Amino acid sequence: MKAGRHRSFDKEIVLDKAMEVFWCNGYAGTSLADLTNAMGINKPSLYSAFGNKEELYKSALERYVEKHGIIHAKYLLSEDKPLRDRVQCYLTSIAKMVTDVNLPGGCFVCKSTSEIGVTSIPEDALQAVLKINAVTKSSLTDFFNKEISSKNLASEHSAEVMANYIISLQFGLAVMATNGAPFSDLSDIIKLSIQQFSSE
Amino acid sequence: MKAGRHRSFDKEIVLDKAMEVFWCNGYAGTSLADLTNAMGINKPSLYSAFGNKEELYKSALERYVEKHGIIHAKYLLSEDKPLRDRVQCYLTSIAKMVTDVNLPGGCFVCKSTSEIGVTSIPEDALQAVLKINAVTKSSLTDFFNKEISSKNLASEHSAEVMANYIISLQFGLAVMATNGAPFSDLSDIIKLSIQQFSSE
DNA sequence: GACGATATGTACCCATCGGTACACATTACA
DNA sequence: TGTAATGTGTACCGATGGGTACATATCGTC
Repeated sequence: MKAGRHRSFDKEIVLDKAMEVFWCNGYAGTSLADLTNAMGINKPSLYSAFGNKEELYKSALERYVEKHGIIHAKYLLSEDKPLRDRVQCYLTSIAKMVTDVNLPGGCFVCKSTSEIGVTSIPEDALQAVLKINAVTKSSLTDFFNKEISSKNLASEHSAEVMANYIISLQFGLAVMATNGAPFSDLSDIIKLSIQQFSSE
Repeated sequence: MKAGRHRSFDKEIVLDKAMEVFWCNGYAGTSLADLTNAMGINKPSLYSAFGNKEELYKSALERYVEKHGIIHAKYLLSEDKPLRDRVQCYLTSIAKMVTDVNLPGGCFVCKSTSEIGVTSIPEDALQAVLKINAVTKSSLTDFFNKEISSKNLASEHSAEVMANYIISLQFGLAVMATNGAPFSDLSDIIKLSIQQFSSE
């Protein structure tokens, strides 16, 4: 145990609160008062635990990817199903998340991406968002390359194009959810979207 | 001519400047100083001409729809082409706009939609965004209903679902552009997206 | 040219912004 | 039981937020 007074809050729990606030309000729309209120701590505690607003934002983004981003990938990898079904399950999982009434609604990464170009946002925070999207794209590209190798996908379109297509679908679903579209709407959109994928 | 001193600026020109600033930075990320700098006028002039920040934002949204939103619809209506080609031209026109280097990048309405739920944004501004998206949806729904009646589109999916699909594609393309995707990427995505539409 | 009407520019209002100094509380360890 | 180390709470900092009062400048009209 370290010397000195112990932290009176759980760092992960209050980080989750900060994540929700940034998810709701974006970087520019979130004040330190919003954060400290939601997190239940004072500013000096916030600064000693998380650095500053920008560092906290980046930590919140990381936490979001871990908690609400990575979890969908498993649906792509269930090997007993045809590719189309797997993609449908993957997108449906995302659709459920972005319309979950227990969450802020929409996708934190998508909202953050929409804030790219906002001059008041620090450069490092923008780079963090770009990085997340780049990782998503390369992961999906790798995935589709493997599917092409396994003859699960006709290679008339490159894996990279397929990856871009899926990412833009994810963004589209997220913005639709932010606009108030219910899960059933997103589900219908997904059914239309996946017809490119041969059914077996 | 009205009595009193004349306005020393063109209201439409400075509104275009304001539109670009809001388009870049969003509502929360835009300050009055950003606006007056870009518009080249002082705050009292801004307030007397446009009301306040919120009213100016709503005016900028309207101007955007007129100037960069409505223009794409004509591609859907060129009667000498099959539906799939028309949809492709429609989406391609949007893709060109959201990647146009002479514009702020992405789509103002999409970015505004991403700001729905941000607590610092006035209610009226949110309603204006919701309204724009609702109008887009009903226009596209009407369009697809007519196409179904004209036997240009198999009615296995309802016109409303098709409209939602197109809107989510638009949003997806816009966010991809904001993330830095070039026009060629968007063009590839569009080619994949329109395969639902029978080619004649 | 005097007058009412409108626009402009400066200078200011209070609230909030992100961030911090500092006194105080709590801990592990000697 | 000191003491060094760490966390907490209050109270504050300068800068900036949206918005406006007011004096001045410019107009059409009589």
